[in-house]
Amino acid sequence: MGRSPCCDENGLKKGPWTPEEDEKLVDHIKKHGQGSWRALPKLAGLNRCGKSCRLRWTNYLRPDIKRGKFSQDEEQTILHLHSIHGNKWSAIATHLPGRTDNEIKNFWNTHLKKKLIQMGFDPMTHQPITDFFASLPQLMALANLREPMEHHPLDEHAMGLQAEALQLAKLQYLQCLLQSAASLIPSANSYDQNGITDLEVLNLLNSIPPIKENPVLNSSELENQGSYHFGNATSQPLHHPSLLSQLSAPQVPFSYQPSLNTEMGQAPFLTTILSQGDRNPSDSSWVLPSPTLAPQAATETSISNPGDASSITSSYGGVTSWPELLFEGPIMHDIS
DNA sequence: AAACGCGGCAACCGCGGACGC
DNA sequence: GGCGTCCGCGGTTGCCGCGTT
Repeated sequence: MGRSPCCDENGLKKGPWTPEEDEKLVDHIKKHGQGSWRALPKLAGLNRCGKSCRLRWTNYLRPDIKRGKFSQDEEQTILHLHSIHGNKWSAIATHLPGRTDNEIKNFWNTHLKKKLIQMGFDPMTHQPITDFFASLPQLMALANLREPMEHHPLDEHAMGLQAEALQLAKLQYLQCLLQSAASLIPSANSYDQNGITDLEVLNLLNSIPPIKENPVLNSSELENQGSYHFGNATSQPLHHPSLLSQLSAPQVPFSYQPSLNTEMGQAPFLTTILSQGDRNPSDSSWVLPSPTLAPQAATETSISNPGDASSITSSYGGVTSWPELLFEGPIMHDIS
């Protein structure tokens, strides 16, 4: 169980690799192949530890590495596999030819994790963040400030903040409603199994006027109005004017297909996303689409060996055990 | 033009499993 | 079975470039 002391040895170079070092490493591996990383540096004439050589080769110099931005397909694949494997980057990387675990890990940490959080999903569980009610008192307290604190009249700034907070509270409530509805097996056209109807959601949506840029507000003022915690794992400060888009919307059109989390033993959850196409172009009111079972969503999934992604089998067209709603496109994106 | 902040990414660190003796 | 070594993985760090002030 002893640990390799390789990188602690004195005199070994650390830090960025030079082109000369890269060349030596590539030449050596071309001639002798991979393996025996501990012995490789001396044989290749490198003043590096074997571990550093291995990392450099596997993460950067390997000829089959695909560089450049991740495609939408790759993004979807990572999301899907992460919901199955969690942070098992090497396992995810095996499904993405040319991509290294390190690259995928970085992409996740810098892009996808944020995107999921913005959409209201917990990036670890891929479940909707549901502690909306924990933050509701703060939101409503701010939104319902009818009497000014310390008997000072509300100035323009405060009024703007109040209106903003009210809209935010409504939107979070809406999201909560939609997620609650999504946790039920849907009837054909309504969410009424939880006492929530299409009409209720629609009325709520239409009570929210389209937001224009409000010059009296800035992000620091909003952030200083108390901490809005949206989710239990990560708090997201609100940034006006992109506040609304941060609630649920990805920054780019984005369709997220949730999947079984076999390691957690959880059922798939439902995703409800509205698109700009769901707004009435004439008056910007929201037209709630009827829940539909998307072909991909009408999938019956079975797992013969929990924890093993390859044991997951799906079929289409039958009665699904886990019906899912799938609306495509961003919600309330670019409303200004 | 300089200073500053932030995001992205390459590289490092430390742990644990696999394997051989 | 115990110990040592090697390797691979995931988390973290720190540098660098770019945008903003």
